[in-house]
Amino acid sequence: MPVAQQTPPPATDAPDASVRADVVAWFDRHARDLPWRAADRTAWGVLVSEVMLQQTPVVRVEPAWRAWLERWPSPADLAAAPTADVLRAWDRLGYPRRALRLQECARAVVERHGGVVPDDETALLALPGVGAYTAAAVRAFAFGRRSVVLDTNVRRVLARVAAGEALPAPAQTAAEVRRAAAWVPDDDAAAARWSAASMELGALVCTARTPRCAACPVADRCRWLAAGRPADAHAHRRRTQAWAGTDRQVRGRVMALLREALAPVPHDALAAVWPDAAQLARCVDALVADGLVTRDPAPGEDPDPAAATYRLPH
DNA sequence: AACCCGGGGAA
DNA sequence: TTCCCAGGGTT
Repeated sequence: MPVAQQTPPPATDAPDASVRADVVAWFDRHARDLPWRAADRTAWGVLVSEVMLQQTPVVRVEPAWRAWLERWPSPADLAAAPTADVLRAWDRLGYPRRALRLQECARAVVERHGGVVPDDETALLALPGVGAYTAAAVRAFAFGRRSVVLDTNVRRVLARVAAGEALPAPAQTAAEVRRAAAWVPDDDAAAARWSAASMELGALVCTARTPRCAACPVADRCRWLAAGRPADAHAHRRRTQAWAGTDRQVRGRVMALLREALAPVPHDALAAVWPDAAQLARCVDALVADGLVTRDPAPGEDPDPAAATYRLPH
């Protein structure tokens, strides 16, 4: 595996066709055999995978995705499901609002597009839970169309290979999007392959913590490696998200309790999952406002909170 | 632009 | 313990 520099890296972050070709060739040999990449995949299956993968690692998504698609193969199937079933099937993938939006998305696909996932960028972006990344990913991976797929992996690969930086900026910049767009080939099929390949390289080789440069097909043309792998320039601006004691932990415990509850849960029983009554009440109210929890009677109908029960929405 | 939103596994 | 993960929506 060549690590030493053989040819001078480009002076700019302009696209390098030889890098693209070698990354794609590497992908052809090393791509993971993921179910949403199978020949018999559906556009809906791809969309479901992208929503699940928005903030959950591949290894945890794969079994959940298989079970999900077996249970609800089409948008119409998910659209017709009880929301409580959807939230229980989402289980511990995290960020359960994604599950809610995925069902809203399924209903929008049924109502707006006759149950068929659209391939139009504007139509995709209008779907609940679908942002710039997911719309681009569905266009590329489900329909083989050219789009600028810019996720955390592609951002890191381009930051290193093209810009010589250890990691991309904490927040995506407009300049980064322009650079990524310049790297995407004009041809639809070639563009889709580059998107999948650059993402996979970031996931398997050009990883955040301990990159495997010795296994990288373009190590000899990487500006970051050529510069001696300088440290992350924006390290001082990154702050880690706290977890213990946060509302996110409280919300997770409430949702876990309600997923397993066989009957509506009285407020007193809910209190067992968190000692701070004020924080718990605030989080439960937020979950109700988010549509993840249903309060009976509905908020405002009965001012006595001690009489209320909580459950997953139907 | 900043902030909020879960959960698990690897380093 | 800390860090990372195929982001999106709201303010």
